[in-house]
Amino acid sequence: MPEKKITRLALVEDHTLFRKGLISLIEMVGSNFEILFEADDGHDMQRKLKKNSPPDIILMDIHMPGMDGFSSVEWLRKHFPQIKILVVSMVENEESIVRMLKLGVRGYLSKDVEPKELGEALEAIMNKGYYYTDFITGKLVHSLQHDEGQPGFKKEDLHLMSEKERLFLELACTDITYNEIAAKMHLSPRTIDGYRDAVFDKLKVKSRIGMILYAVKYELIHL
Amino acid sequence: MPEKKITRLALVEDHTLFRKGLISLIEMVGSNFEILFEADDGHDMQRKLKKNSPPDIILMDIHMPGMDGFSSVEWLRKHFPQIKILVVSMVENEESIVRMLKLGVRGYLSKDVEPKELGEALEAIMNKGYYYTDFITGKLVHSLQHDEGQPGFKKEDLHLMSEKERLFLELACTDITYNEIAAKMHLSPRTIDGYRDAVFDKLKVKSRIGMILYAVKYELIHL
DNA sequence: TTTATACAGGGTGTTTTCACCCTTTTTTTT
DNA sequence: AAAAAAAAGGGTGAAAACACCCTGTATAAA
Repeated sequence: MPEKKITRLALVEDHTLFRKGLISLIEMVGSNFEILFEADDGHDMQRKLKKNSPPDIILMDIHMPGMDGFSSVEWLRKHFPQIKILVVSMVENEESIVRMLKLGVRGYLSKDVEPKELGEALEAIMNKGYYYTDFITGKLVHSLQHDEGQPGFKKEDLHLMSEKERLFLELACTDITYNEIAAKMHLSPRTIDGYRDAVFDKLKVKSRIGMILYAVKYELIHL
Repeated sequence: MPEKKITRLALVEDHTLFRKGLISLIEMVGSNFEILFEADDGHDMQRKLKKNSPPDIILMDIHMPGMDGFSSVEWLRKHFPQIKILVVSMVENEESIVRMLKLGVRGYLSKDVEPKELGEALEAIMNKGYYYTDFITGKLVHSLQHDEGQPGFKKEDLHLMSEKERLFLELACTDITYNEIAAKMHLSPRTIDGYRDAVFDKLKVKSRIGMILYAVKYELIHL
């Protein structure tokens, strides 16, 4: 095979140093890759997708200021379903992995893999269409086995929270009382009481402590 | 100047992909650098320092499993004071920066700087002995201005917490009541009450919420 | 046009948290 | 050996958190 088809890549990752490092590594592991563009977050990606022809693969981070990895993948699946997505993140909790897989990503790499594996993942995604390690498969199987009751909840629940509830949650993750939250939101303490009950219910927690721990764990709020 | 003196580097950073990317970037920005060794955390660094001649500069991450950046820098200042340390971390809170500066690091880079700045920082540290950006200086000045009372506290206070208090803190960062904590620790709720008051005092917080947020922020506990 | 759902508010009572007050015993320091 | 500090425990009362109950009004969907 004399001709070499070029795989066109894009990176969505907020940390410049890591992003540039990734690019440098990609250039090292193979010459058949071309970086179309880089983006800081989902919104930046949306802008840059318009100006360029779509890439074959997007390397996607999860935790980003602005539009995060989940929203970005969701948007991509809707508007550019042909783009294959490889998640590269240090987030390793089961919920995030499973959620990303459900959204249709083609692979999930931890930030502490060897550069070689990055190359292998990219090659596999171009040839086979996916790259799923045993680690990922294991998480998925475990999740299926422990899928108590209705499927598809956990962090998805966050999306069916209203703006007010989201704001309440943010303020609740602060060292102030509910009364002070009520004052800040220009609402009655009773209304806040209702928000609390609603969020408790949606997040399946039973105390403010539990709510905060949940929010921190799943990065619903940024400290 | 025909001869080029080689600056010998070492990296202490747990994420392989980021570490390798950094190395790749360093090789790009200048040819007068040599990577002596890489380490996953502080303990790994200690082992590898024995087997090698000491490097000129160590690039140090903060958040690492095992021995973290603070302990590593502390140890280095004691045993290898001639090694210059450049912190490369995404931790950007004032307390961490100031604490690192107090420990005597020569520079502090955020993970979202341009690769060029990494090269400039390394050059500056070799020539001038330090690389302090306006951002860092700003944080430092702000910290000095808001240094209420005695200097040298914040996370240091954690070290003067007893084992029992530490265990209490860990359990308090869980969705259980103080009474349940008392039961788990085989102590009276009153004793737990005392622990709470002591920890509140040491961490300078006034509620369980504040305590948890503090513990999460400064990674006193692991979720 | 019902039906539903999100939003805002109110009442009541229990449990938990928190801030003070205190004693006793053990360990550590001087 | 005396003094100080740490560890364990106790009591009270106020404030906050929590769990239920309830009434309206918009607005959106059937």
